[in-house]
Amino acid sequence: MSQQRNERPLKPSADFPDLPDATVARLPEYLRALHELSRTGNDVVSSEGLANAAGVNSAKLRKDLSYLRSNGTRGVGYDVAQLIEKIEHVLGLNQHRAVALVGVGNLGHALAGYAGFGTRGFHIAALFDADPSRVGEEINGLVVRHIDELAEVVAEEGISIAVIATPAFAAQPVADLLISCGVTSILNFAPCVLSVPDNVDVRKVDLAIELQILSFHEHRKSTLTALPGTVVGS
Amino acid sequence: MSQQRNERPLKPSADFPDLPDATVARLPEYLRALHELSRTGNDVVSSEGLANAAGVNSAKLRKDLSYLRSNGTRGVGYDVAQLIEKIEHVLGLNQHRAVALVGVGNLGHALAGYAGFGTRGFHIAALFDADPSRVGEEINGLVVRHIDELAEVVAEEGISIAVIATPAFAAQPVADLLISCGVTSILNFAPCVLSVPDNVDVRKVDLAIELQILSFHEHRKSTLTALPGTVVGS
DNA sequence: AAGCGCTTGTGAAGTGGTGCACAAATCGCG
DNA sequence: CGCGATTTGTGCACCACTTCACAAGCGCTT
Repeated sequence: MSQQRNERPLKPSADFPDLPDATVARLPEYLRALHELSRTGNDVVSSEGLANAAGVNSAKLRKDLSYLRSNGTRGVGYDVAQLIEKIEHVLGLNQHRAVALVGVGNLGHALAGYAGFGTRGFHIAALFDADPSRVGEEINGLVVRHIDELAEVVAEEGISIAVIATPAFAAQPVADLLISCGVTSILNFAPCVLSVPDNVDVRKVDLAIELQILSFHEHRKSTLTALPGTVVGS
Repeated sequence: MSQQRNERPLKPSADFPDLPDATVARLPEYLRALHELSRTGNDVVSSEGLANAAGVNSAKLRKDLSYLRSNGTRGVGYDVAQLIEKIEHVLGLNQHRAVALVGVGNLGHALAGYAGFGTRGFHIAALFDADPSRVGEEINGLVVRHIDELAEVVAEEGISIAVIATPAFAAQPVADLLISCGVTSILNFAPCVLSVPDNVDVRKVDLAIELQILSFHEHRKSTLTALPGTVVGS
């Protein structure tokens, strides 16, 4: 997953069996696939069918679902609506979660305008920037506020998840500020490592890194396919 | 990783020892950290120092570098410039790779304007969209072209990596088109699974999924911390 | 009511990655 | 020139996740 690890020495509870990280990372993909199946009129789906739609192996899917005390029917499959309900519950998506977005530059602008959030359990509740020239701008019905107002707004809106879309140099101070305001989950788009307390979860998305990983495979493919083809020189 | 897997039953070569996927995924982070160290005047760095800068364990770092036939000096550390050189070589970043971007909506717009690519081994070489009303628009010195011109441009510019930033419904046909034009690596921002031949690598970035994973941990934290605190009722 | 075909749920084996812990190597200094 | 401080490179044990393979369970049909 992408990528920064967190220790979780917490005990499982009845509601939240101790899911493997790898499983948690796949549940959202299952959820997306299920919504699509539901939209196209499927009431029931087999592990094979859902696995294909989600791009994974069916045994893996079944094992993942088994952690949720899954209730598929042998010989039949899984009830789509029921499974959606269950995964949304486990992911905590029942309440639409309010998210703060810090940094309304190029990328932040796009994220603020991204329609996909609302349909998938989130809404951007507030936009912040440190640059006074950007404060006051309205994006998608939301006004950009100065970062000094962050504490106030976060408390007001009950925000616990934030997205950092600032330049790298600003990311750590912004993270510190967010955490001091009670934010405990951060999605970081800035190309840098954040250091945070143990109780805060960070996920990182770095576009250049994704491309560089592809570049590796690309490079690899081109040198390898070149080799067996032609025998050069002595 | 995020996340779509590819089989690679290819043989290692002298130049490209068979790196574990996990290692490949970390090399770019090391590279970023190294550049920062270099910028701040460090000529040499210990595994401990670099590991901190990259947010990983030092043993893991050393093992990763050992796959590159690393040449650190015991008692001293690694030569920063030399290590940068080596990682860039392994990742195939020596030649600036040309990347095509398809879908100039909200997100595509932001990606096209993202300055970080150039400094990290890539340049966006062409923009495409299917919507005629967007064709001709100039973004960051590049003109948006109609997707019908894709084959031509890809051949011309020698493009092998593409970014898909279209709506979900368009992603699969666009991927098919790209692949038919010879593209062999795709970074997919559309929330859907792409099916591609074995020789094509796909990486997926889904913003909503990242948030949903955070939501899980958030949900988990809130229910767990609630439990031990107060003893309720009988 | 019994048999058949299908699909789930899961034990168990296999795979890949992590991190410890230490020997080997290098440098600087007396 | 030898010794101690330092840091790399790696064998090994461990852990998490994946995959296989199959028994158990369900519904349909006869």
